[in-house]
Amino acid sequence: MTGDARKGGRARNPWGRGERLRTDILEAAGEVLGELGGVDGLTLRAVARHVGVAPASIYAHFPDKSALVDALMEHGYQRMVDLLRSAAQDEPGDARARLRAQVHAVCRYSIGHPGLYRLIFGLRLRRTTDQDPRSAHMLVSELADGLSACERQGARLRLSAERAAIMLLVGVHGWVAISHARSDGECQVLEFADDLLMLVFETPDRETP
Amino acid sequence: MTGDARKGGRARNPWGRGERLRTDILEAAGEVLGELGGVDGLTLRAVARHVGVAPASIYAHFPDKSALVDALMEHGYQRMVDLLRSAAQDEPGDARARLRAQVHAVCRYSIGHPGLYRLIFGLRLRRTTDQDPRSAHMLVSELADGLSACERQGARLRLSAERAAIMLLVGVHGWVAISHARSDGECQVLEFADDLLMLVFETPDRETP
DNA sequence: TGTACATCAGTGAACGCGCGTTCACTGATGTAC
DNA sequence: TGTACATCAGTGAACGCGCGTTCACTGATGTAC
Repeated sequence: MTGDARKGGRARNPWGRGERLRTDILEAAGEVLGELGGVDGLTLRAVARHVGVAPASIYAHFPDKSALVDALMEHGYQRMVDLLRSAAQDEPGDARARLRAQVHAVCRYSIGHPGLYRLIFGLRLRRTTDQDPRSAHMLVSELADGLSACERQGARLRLSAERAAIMLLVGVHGWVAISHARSDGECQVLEFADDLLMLVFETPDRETP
Repeated sequence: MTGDARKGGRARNPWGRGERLRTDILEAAGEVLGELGGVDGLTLRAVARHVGVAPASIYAHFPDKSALVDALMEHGYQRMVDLLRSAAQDEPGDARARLRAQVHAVCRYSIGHPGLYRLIFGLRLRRTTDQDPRSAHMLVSELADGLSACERQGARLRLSAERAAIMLLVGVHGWVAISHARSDGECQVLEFADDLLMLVFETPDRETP
């Protein structure tokens, strides 16, 4: 069923309203991307099928495939920025509540628009379960052991060992995810990791000031 | 030059040593993946070109493409777990130094083996600069503003506003990156975000205990 | 030692497929006179 | 009002390409007798 043409095709836009198809294509591309691993799997033909239009019709609105992907990316970023701004306006008084609303907006965006989110953050989907030996779970428990050892040596954590382990792994991963896309950023990963380590503990490490 | 066959091809393995090609293929696949956006762009023909072998030769060692990708993923995870364990052994006494060595090992892995890292963490490469309107920079400054506002209202941060903003964005992104791959995890994103918010401040928010 | 045969590592050409893209077109709706 | 023409939204068939995969094969190295 996935990626099928919509039932009954679609009505042609009225005279002078041809631009509507552009929006339809962008939305369809976002949806198709949501059911897909990543952009590399996105095809113009699948998008056209989803809209209910001939593949050639896309070329009236986008010069080629990469232009469509570019437009989609800009669309995704703009929506996210808009979301952040409107989240800030919902909580005019309390700065901390405002910040929390913004962070939650990012979360909700990632859930509600998986295709766009993954596109702008360069993410590829791969389904796993915790039983899958190819899941991050084994890495989490590896780090959680290390954190528990710290606790036994007297260090105090601000979260449970398991949650702190997830925080470390996930934070570093997020950093790498973003810095991989930049030419200069890779050397800062270790600094970021140290910041993150500092955060999960109550007090800074004496030996790594 | 990228993805070209190696100069002069490659010598055939001696009798009884055919298994060597399997390793060569896995290594080549990892390297090809490092120069690529993601697995969807990986082709058996590119891997074969990189090894210096005919595409058909791959089928003596892997039944099909997905089996090669599976093997590559298992290879990647195993190397990462090994790395975590050996990092732990380097620092037998101090638990906190041991933990730090492990976290740094993850960082170094991501830098040294970008292809495998991105494969196992479901990451896709997209090059950007900070000037690119399609970069995460605008999101960072959006959040940094919110954090500065908190400081002006008397809240104390454990990092600078900008570093804290990156931490928030990147941490949430990391969590989403991992939970997107799981069927159940998405609802926990908000909890994780609250944990992260708590961490960047000196004291917990009174209104969100 | 020679020789017939088995086993091995790897090849080259071909297949069918879905892709991005092009191009001449169709039929409906508006506009000039 | 009628009619010729321009403009519009969108189509269908075709192209060349690189892909995953198959299959009969080649030539070197080992082994049985």
